[in-house]
Amino acid sequence: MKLSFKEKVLEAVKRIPKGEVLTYKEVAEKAGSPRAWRAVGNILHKNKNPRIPCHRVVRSDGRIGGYNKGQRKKIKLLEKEGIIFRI
DNA sequence: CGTATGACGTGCA
DNA sequence: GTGCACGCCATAC
Repeated sequence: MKLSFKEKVLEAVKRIPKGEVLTYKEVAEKAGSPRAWRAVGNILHKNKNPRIPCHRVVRSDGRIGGYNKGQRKKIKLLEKEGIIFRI
């Protein structure tokens, strides 16, 4: 079963423990292509799987990044986990 | 198959 | 410290 880069990214995000966050670069590296963080954002944006805690993926700049359901929702979710980001 | 897109990252002014 | 522009990879159409 060959997991495409997209599948690997989703799997990596699913592996993120509660209260922990990874950067798009980290996820891309776990997916097997440390230079494909660009595609990671694309995949998550087109991600239709609500089981993926994509809200635990943030930018490397220290910003929160974006979210399908609204950046505001992502901030709230992370805040509930005890993680405060720089808006 | 080729083009355009994307929730980014880094560098420079 | 902030803002702008370029570059990068994979996916979707």
